[in-house]
Amino acid sequence: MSKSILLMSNNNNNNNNSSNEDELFELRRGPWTLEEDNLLIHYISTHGEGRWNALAKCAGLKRTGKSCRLRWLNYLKPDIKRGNLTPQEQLLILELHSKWGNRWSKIAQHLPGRTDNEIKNYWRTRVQKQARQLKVDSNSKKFVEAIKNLWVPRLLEKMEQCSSSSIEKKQNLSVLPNLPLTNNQEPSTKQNKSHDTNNNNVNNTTWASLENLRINSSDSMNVLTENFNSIHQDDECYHVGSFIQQPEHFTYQEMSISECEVAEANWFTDEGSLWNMDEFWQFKKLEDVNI
DNA sequence: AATCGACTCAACCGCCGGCAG
DNA sequence: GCTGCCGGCGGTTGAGTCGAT
Repeated sequence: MSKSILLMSNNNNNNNNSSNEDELFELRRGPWTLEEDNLLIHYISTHGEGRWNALAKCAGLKRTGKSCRLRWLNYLKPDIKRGNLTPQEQLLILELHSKWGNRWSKIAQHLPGRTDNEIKNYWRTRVQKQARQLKVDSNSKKFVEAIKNLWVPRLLEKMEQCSSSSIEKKQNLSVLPNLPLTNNQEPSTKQNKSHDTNNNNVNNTTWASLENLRINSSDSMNVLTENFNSIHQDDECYHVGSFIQQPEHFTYQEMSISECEVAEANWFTDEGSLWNMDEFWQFKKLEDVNI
């Protein structure tokens, strides 16, 4: 099924009688075969990666260097992680994308084993799909805020569910978590955060105060779980809090998701939306009021 | 069983910056 | 400074898959 193309050498000398094999070279395109994969793996295992054009020739692959590089980095490299993105990884992608935009390779550096291609595909197929369904531009502020206030809490909750399966459900989960301070924050600001459930000034909301935190691949998950707010549950609702960074201090914002909403929404399954339309429009209304 | 549309993701393309000659 | 090559990046495509009808 894979196709190939014939490329003419740039040296198009009609008087040259040397064999056409020297003038024409076949360059394969399309899906890689097992044999090609083996060639590439074997060559890299003995010679290392890099110098991709030379590598392609020396390995006997009728592929461009670019193609070899892509195949190796996105598929064959031993530490590539397979399978669905975990809630933690999704959360990290949302967070990092809010900071860096479509800098996929940069984002991928913070997700060990995940490739920029995979993250890019995730964004296009999952995140942008949500925006399309909501008829909102995925780059719009509205959508970004919707992600922060609807999607992220759900991922957080999923993470909590996964990590605390052995913990009693009703346990209060770090209502006011330790918030690592950045260099330019006064210790007292940590205590200034008020538990203001009515503060919906999302314009000031940051991604759970992560903006000033250094994140590296080894501790980014911890940073997220430590700083991304809090989740606790009373009889009726899940309360999802987040810290709001204002010029001088942090305040604390909390929104509630009713248990039935959580139960009803299949927000973490691949087949469903991550939030339902009602929630989005409620959120949108709330936002409009506060603008 | 056949068809169709939606979705996924591997692979390609074009552009850009760095670097050597 | 100019040119060509190469590697890296982000955007896009399209074959394959899956579920609904």
